[in-house]
Amino acid sequence: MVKVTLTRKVDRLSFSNVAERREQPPTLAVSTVIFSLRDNERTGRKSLWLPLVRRTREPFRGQWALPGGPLGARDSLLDAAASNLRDTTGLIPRYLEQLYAFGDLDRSPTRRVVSIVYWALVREDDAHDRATSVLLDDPNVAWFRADDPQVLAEMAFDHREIIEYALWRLRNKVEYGSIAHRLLGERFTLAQVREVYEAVLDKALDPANFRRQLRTAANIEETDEFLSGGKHRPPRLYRYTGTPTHRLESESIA
Amino acid sequence: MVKVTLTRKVDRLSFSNVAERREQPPTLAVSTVIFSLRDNERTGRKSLWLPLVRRTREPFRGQWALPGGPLGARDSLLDAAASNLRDTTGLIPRYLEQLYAFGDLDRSPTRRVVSIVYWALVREDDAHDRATSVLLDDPNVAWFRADDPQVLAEMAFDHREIIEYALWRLRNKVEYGSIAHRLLGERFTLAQVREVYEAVLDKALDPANFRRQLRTAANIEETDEFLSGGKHRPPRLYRYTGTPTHRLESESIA
DNA sequence: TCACTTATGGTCAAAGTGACACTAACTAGG
DNA sequence: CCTAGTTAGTGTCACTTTGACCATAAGTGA
Repeated sequence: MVKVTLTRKVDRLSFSNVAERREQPPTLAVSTVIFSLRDNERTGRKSLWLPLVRRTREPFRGQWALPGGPLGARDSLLDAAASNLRDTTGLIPRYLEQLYAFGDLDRSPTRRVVSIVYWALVREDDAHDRATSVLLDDPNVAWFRADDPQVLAEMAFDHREIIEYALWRLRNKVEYGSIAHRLLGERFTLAQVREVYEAVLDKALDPANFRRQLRTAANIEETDEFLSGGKHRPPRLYRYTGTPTHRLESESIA
Repeated sequence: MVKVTLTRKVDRLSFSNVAERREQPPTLAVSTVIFSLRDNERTGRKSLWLPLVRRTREPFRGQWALPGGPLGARDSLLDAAASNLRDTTGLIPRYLEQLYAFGDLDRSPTRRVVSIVYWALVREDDAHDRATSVLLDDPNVAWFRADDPQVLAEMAFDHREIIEYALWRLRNKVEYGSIAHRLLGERFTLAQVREVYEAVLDKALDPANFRRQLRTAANIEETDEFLSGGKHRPPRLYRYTGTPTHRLESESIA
């Protein structure tokens, strides 16, 4: 049982004290953690990046936050996440899954907000193509390394914990799952899949052994095509053929 | 892009049509799927049971539903789930984890409700001891087999899907996790742990092999005590020593 | 004491895993 | 055209894990 005894002055809705505003019904918001893959010149390996938006209003004005907004009365949770994402970042992810609902009393200093957080995976080229125009124009949207301690330390609200939880979930999921192809294109090389795993698990994997495992376990089939253009033997392209493990675990966008 | 144009006054008790009520802000509710272990005379094996409450009001009056209720402005999500559970079923679970937020537009025929659903595991003896008095007095609370198609088919709202999703999550979690000891007491025999796995996975497991795996992998240590009273060699009692994998994945009740 | 039941400890073959050597096929630069 | 460099892809080997199953231990009740 939570007993809060605060005596502060007025927030933006002008309640006379915290106890009073706490009687208001909680507000529902939807936010999204979006991951994409990018080169990391520091480690040489690819790593996970995510877009953040700068807050233009109090509280936390000027600080970085997850893209999100209130839940429209006519939107399903998924629709709300998707449309908000499109509006704020220009991104249209092909994969959007519910992460968690955060509802602690003190998440926001001004109001009681319950945030239903989704997480998304976008392909590297999508992130570039579609989001570039938005990004160039808008200094309030930017991409950051998902594990950048500097950025995490300065997040608005409890968004730091949210991101860390999303990373934890991602790591747990990639081990038994089919995350990779959602960060890649329709066709991909096994080396690209390996790069995804390496980025998420943050460690190098043996190419030969990794290939063996993928061929037995994962829902991947080879195509007749090869990727040329490298300075070396052209790798074969593969295609994903799997089915989602559970409906709710892989909602797709129309 | 969602353009909501509100030009109405607010009266939540009398909407003239569906489109109109959809403009109201969504209501937040919290429900819980509670699992416990019980003997199943049909299969001889133990199986999962869960308590349901009969609805006393429309919609779905008379049908069975998950215990739940609106989110109080002063309760965290977890508190709301726990206290509602106590009030409606008399149960105080030692384990409560968030399952999913269900927010489709047509979940309830009357209002737009977003339900944040938790799932709980209670020990067999707790379920008996604490809930017995409530159960005996109240014909509107009863336990059912978690996979009883009869009951599932007649659930109120979308609670059937919720239960099936909870079962799916449970099965996925038990494989790599420490679910068993939460359904059992402080000390337990390896056979009891095996019964939990058998109930969740719904298949028989080799006792010898199961023992070998538990001893290497799981966070279980043996005690000096044995359980006597059976018609056979008394099994050694064990104790759980593990730590939760992630805070949000195993919230404990105060 | 014996028959019965579950506990608990082995064995063995099959399958899976990690380390690593080796060959294949392309590009770049002479 | 030839060679060095790079990644693709195959094969091997020791070791670990897993599933099936047998054997013994230690209680109970008759």
